[in-house]
Amino acid sequence: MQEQYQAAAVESAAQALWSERKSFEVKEEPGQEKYYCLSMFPYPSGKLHMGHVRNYTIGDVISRYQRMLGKNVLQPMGFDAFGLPAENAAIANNTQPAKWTYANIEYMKVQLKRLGFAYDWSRELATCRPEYYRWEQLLFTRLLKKGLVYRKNAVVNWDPVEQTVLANEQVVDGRGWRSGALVERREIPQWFLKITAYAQELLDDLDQLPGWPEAVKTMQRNWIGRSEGLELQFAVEGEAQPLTVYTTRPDTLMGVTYVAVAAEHPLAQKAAAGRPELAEFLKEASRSGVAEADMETMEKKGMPLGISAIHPISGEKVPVWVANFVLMGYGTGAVMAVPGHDERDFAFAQKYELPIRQVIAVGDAAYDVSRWQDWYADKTHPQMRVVNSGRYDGLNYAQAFEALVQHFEAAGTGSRRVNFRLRDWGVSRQRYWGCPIPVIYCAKCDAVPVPEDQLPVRLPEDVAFTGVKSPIKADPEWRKTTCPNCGGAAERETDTFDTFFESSWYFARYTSVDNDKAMLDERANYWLPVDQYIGGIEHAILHLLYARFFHKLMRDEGMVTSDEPFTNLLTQGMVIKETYYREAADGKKTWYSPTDVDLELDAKGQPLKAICRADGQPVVIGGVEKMSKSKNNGVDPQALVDEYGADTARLFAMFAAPPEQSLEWRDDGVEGAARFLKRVWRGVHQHVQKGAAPALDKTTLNEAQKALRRKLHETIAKVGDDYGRRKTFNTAIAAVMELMNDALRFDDESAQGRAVSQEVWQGVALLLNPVVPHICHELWQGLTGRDDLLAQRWPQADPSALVRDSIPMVVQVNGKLRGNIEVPSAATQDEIIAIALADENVRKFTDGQTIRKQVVVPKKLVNFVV
RNA sequence: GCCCGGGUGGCGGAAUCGGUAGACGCAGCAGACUCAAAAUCUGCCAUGGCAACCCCAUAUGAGAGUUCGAGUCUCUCCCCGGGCACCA
Repeated sequence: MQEQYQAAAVESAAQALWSERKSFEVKEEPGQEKYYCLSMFPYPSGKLHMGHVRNYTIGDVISRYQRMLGKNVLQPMGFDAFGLPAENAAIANNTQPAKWTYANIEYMKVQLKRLGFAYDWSRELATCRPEYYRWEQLLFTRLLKKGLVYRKNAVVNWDPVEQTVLANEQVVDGRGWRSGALVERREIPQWFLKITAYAQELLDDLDQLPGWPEAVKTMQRNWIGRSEGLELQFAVEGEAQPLTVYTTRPDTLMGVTYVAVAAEHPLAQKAAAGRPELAEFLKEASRSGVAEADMETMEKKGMPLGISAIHPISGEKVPVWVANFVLMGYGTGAVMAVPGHDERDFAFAQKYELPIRQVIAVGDAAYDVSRWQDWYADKTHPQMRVVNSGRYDGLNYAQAFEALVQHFEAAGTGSRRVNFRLRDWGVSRQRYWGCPIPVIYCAKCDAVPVPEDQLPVRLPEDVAFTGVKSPIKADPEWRKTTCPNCGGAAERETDTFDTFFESSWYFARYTSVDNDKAMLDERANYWLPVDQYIGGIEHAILHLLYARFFHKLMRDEGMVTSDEPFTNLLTQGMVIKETYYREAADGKKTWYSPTDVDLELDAKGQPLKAICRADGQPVVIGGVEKMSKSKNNGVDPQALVDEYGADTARLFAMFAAPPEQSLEWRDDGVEGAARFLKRVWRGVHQHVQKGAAPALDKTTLNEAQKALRRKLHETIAKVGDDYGRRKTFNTAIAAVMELMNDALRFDDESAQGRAVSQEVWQGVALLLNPVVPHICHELWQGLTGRDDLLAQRWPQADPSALVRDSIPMVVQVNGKLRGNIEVPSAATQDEIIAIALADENVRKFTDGQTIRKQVVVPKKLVNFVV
């Protein structure tokens, strides 16, 4: 063992050994408990960023810990390789998306290996390879035949200058990012996956996921957005067809004073004929409805259509309006408006002076037509009752709901209905760098799925890429084919899949990655579901919902037997860092990298001033924000690894904050992590220098030796709990630091002192192994002469080491701390009280007082109430 | 607006089931080693009172409550972060 800790040498030696022994390649072991640990795979953007380092270190710590528990651990890695950035980079660098992507994958793989993650690289996959995407093409064609895929028109952003479809992020302030032309909205046919068919199951099964953060489940529930209501018909004067509306508040039906339809609703379109001002309004409303969805709180606008609907119960005439807040895509595109008890309808009615009618009451609270009050919409209040509604008067929400549902179902003009906010998933993208949608269009046979024996439909990689038009759209030859049905001339679909498609099932493919006959095989059911999934919270809704959906699709295709893909989910926090900037006269900010800024500190270490090193002038100290290119506050992991080594980077990423919180990256914190590893190294080195330690004899230990052993075994128990149950790696590391501080202070050259030291340092190597595996490998070798740390099991806390002769307790008087005492472990309650009362400081507060109550919490404290 | 998180020293954070608030680390201060610096080691380090130790008081965003005892539970309010945002 070297005297000095040389991270680079230690790490390359350990990695070479792991690689040579294929230490992390695993296969199915039917008798052994499996553990599948998965980190979200990266997009190959060029190089790793700190978020990756954090994400993958968390996964690696969990994997290595589970392995030490004796489980058969699978930890794979791959690349989410299709996507728009490759197209942009190809244009910028005058290359091809495929070339750029493959080069990035190679570089990032080197980086991942340098960090020492225990991946089974034999299972590596990249989603842009036909061996991968052919299977999702196959699944798609099967779903098409099953009726879970359909085609309908949907709106896209159209750049009239470049004659191409733009992705949302390519539209800047309503203009094409390159042409600067005003973007138009076009309706074109696109493919949809019927995720709504699984809406109820996707909602219900969230209850089967106790290992998911509550926040993520709540977000998914809100996204799915289930509501129960009544769909009912209003007859319309002069129209043969009744108008169907959906409401979740049938109890307020008698309060309807108008109905409102979406601009795209046929009734509105029909009424606009010959009325230019109405037609103009409809155009305006449907445009802003989607394009400027992000414009905050759009003004509520509407126009009367000049026709009346008949209230289905009172027979009263109510006007039909078109309103810009009614969405064609939800419910029936028409609503019954109850301004008395819906805040939005209330505002609309006030604006257009429509009647407002009270039909529910809460106790004897006074209803005021001029001002909205929260109880107007409160359906759950215990005193809520229906009023002014004829025979429904006096009912509460649930009773009125049932009564009206029954009325309409009996009359045949309405029915109970469940609606979801969740929309079907539009998977067509008019981009090149994606998986071709396996469909052939034939003039006679319409859209025909590509037959299974003709898959995959390969995306050509060696193409001229200008960015204006997708190469497969530009090339008429690629498109040409024959119809699998009739054999006539036909054309291929040139759209590609949304890249969420690939990431929705990669977790399953890792289990069967070498199978070229099937998407998945029986190995999938050995490994799945994933025991622990780790990734960013930004994927809480879409990626995780689509992956859950795909898992159910694969289940219904007979490929997997489980219902859910991820048993436990850990969402790691952002990596953040301080920012520095200067503001120009026009308000434009220039951001300075923290590496180019020097800080002046006051006596307490508070920053006073920040100076840009280049010009010696001050810069403004900004907030601590997520690392990003735009804020220029990123730290390159590669530079960090080059300077300190992988173990230091891993240690700091795990120590600075618990995994779910944001982590502030500080260079001096990294120094601290490096310092800790050096101290561990030195401690072990000095111990090893003295030669082999004798065997431990537990029966002859003195107090100091017993105390250090107790600390070791307490730490073993705590660290195991922190890694396994709590996943608080920061506190696990802090506990080992405490143990090491004790070990360095323990100065005992006796035979048994040496034996205890040996046990402690071996323990430190085992406990730190999941976090800093390279240095631990070397320490283990130094301590034991063996290179088999990876084969070691997690140590067991020795109960005999935890036994104490006496226990420290605290004494409180009236809940305030007044003394510390040591009591024999066998002491009775009365003896403990006697010792406590004898304490000098305690007596200052009890003498001359009457003790009214004594509380004794075993092994913790005594409290006297005087 | 609605739904989730969160607010603890100069800083990151700890306190796991209601039981010693501030573990561990960073920064800072003092000392040792050194010609010197770096590195390393030792000590101090919430605020106020005391020369100092002991000790005392105060302190977990603010205010109230429950309790022998509250950072932790309940209520009201303030602030910060995130998500959804016309879903009838």
